[in-house]
Amino acid sequence: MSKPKNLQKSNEIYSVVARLFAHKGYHSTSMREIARKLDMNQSSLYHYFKSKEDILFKLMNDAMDDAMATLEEICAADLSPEDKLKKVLGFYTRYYAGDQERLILLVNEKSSLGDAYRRKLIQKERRYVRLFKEIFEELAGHNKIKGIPPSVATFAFLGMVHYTIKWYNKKGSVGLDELADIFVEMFCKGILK
Amino acid sequence: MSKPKNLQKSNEIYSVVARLFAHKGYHSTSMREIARKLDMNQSSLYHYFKSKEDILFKLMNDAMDDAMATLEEICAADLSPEDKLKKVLGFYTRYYAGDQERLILLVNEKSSLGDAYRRKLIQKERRYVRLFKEIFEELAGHNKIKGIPPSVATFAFLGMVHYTIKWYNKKGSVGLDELADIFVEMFCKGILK
DNA sequence: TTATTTAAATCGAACGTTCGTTTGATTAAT
DNA sequence: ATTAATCAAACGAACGTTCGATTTAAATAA
Repeated sequence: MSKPKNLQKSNEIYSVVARLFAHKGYHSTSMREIARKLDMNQSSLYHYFKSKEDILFKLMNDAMDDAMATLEEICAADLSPEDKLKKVLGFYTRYYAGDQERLILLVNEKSSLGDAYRRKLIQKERRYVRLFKEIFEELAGHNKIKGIPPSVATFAFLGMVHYTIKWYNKKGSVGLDELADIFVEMFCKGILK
Repeated sequence: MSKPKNLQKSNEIYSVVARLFAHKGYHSTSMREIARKLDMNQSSLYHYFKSKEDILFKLMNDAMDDAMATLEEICAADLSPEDKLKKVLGFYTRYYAGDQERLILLVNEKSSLGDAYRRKLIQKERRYVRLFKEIFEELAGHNKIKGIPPSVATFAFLGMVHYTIKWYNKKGSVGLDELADIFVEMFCKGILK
């Protein structure tokens, strides 16, 4: 574990582990199984990563950073609060429902992390929530929202979206864009005046 | 593990284990810790339960049965589909947000169960979903619903409610009945014509 | 180009710990 | 006398991780 140069292998490990963690869960996936799936000795894995927990953290952290980048971009744009809301909701839905194998970890495995790691993610998550909340508060300021506390609206939406991991299937009768449209429409009608 | 007669102790174990599983997660709670919390030898636990997994299953199974009883009662009543929907949504919200320590297991630990146990729960869950879906389909039949697939509406609501486990606090600024009202109102406005 | 050095990559084997569970016996209650 | 309840001790398996050594590849010097 000095400094791995083989980025290709490193990424391969990432993606194989993500799939295993997503399908079997973190605790039910052993380092031995990971190594077997990658055709390498289990001790070799430690050339690329500090620990099993470290892999999980990096996977989750990257997924959050990726989402955050787009969300902040949308919020920084010069748009009406309604348009911002619709763009943010639509993106977030497509992001979660469209990349389930990575994002299922954020939904299922937060409690698998030790305190130190988990705290970092929770902090990042708060920035998500604040970002959503600010949009709802802006709408409330313009008197365009029903009497719903912004944080309740935020968490209601996050719940709707995160749960897609458990049931939604891209290849089913409802396409990804269609789902995003439904969620955006349903939610806006539900909270806007 | 013949047949425990001490029901009081049995129930005490149930509730202590539920709290531990809820707060620390199934895999991170050892039988040793459970025994310590109950002031008994860890081997004595097996006088009351077949296995650790068996405890988790029973806790989850009971929670589902309790909800199902009320849901079916509401659905059997002679009500308009709109009233049924509102009653069901309201009850389900209060149930989840009101008894978090028990229900958090249903949200977090489904993947901790082995295949045999998990299949039983999934089967039961399907009855939940069918029940919700039937209400939405009845509404669609009366042409009272927007062009939203009943299953999407169902899962959207389940997501909203299940997620309350992660953020809602009964003792916060939003009361339990208030939350249920908000969810019912928000959701009905979102999907009804 | 070759030879030599340096560091990355892989490996088999084992360590130390924790886990859920079992065994076999003893005590308490009916 | 029978059965429920509790206990201390240990079993066997699985786990994440470390160790020491070897092989492979890249960088540098001859």
